[in-house]
Amino acid sequence: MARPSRKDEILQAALACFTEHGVDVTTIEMIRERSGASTGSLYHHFGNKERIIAALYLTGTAQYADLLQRGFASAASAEACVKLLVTSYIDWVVANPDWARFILHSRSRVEAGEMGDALREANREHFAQILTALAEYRRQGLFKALPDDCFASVVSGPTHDLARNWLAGRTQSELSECRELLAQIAWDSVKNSG
Amino acid sequence: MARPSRKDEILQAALACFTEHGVDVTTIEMIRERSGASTGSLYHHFGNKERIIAALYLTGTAQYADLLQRGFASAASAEACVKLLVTSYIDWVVANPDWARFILHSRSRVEAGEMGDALREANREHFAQILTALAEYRRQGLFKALPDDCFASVVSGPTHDLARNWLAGRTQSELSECRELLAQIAWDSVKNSG
DNA sequence: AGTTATTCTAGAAAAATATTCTAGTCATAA
DNA sequence: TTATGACTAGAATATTTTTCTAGAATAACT
Repeated sequence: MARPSRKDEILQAALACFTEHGVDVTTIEMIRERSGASTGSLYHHFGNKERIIAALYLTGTAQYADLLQRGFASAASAEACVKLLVTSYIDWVVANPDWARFILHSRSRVEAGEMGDALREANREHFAQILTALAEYRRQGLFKALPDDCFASVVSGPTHDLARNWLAGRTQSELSECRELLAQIAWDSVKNSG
Repeated sequence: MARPSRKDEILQAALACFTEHGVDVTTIEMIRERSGASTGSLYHHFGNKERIIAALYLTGTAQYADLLQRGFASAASAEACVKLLVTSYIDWVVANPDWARFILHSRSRVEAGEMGDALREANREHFAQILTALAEYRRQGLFKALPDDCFASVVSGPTHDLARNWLAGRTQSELSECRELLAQIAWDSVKNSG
């Protein structure tokens, strides 16, 4: 394991600061001190605060997208695919709570900034891939007829919502203990039982 | 209709700026100019930027809580209550998209700030009231057995998720057209059909 | 009405924060 | 070895937030 580059040290320090104090409260000076870098180094690598945020965001989402991608490769039924959308999200959030918290809270900020288009494009693609993976099952009539948007929200909404609350320390339930339960509910909500 | 107070003018201007440019990009100077107030006036009323955000947030959520409260007063069955949680949320979001967008994106910020405790307390109470309203139905076994947290997320999660996407302009579906559909799915997901 | 207290407004001054700039250091390859 | 480009340092500058002092408007009281 090579010593992390200065660039990575800065990203790590930034994530730690964001987690500890919140994105808006964190100053460049705090990141600078924690990472041990100088102002010049920091701006050399990232240009401004917004781009540090964007870099972290895109790294995190790519990481999750990969995990999901790998899962899909071995999901062999409509039910397995739907449940995978729930379980892999929960697994990722539980394994990377800091990333997850940061990402959930920074999406709009990144979308509004200069990386907005890149992000939207990545999302669009990610979403399209999922729909493609499910397209054949849909054609076979295994799912209820729902608009794409609703389908996605019905499957993932409860999980996103609970994860958000769990990350904020607002829940009594342990997120990981709701894994199977939420997966089953997701499947029941969209499977065609007519 | 009395002329709005300076304080209200400032809040209005702030919300408009936040909607138009994003919370983080908006400067005090922008709010000052748009509201026509002076720096002194602004700080006299709110003390700092954080408290402007918190004031807007709390006003918005109180508004929605009221709407829901009034609805519950005339909801006469378990099904009506559950569906109400979906429909009144959608109604409010569609009627107040700027407030909704702002609130969805600022929760963590307010929670992290000095008004955090007040907000958590308000939320806790709001949540408790809903559970109380449903307690009798639960006792009668009309709902699936689920932890409180999961129940809330299963009912509201899809709606929150779709609303969030709709507000960000990411959906094809019109939120209002999914009203009945989502209400029905919410009910189906939690009703006890065993 | 006249006086006093309080709230509100103004805008300049100060403090905090973000960003730019100049001058380097360090590794690498011609 | 020296020329090049990536990287780092930290002072200087620009922007933004916040504080402060003083005066205007409003209300409460006599």
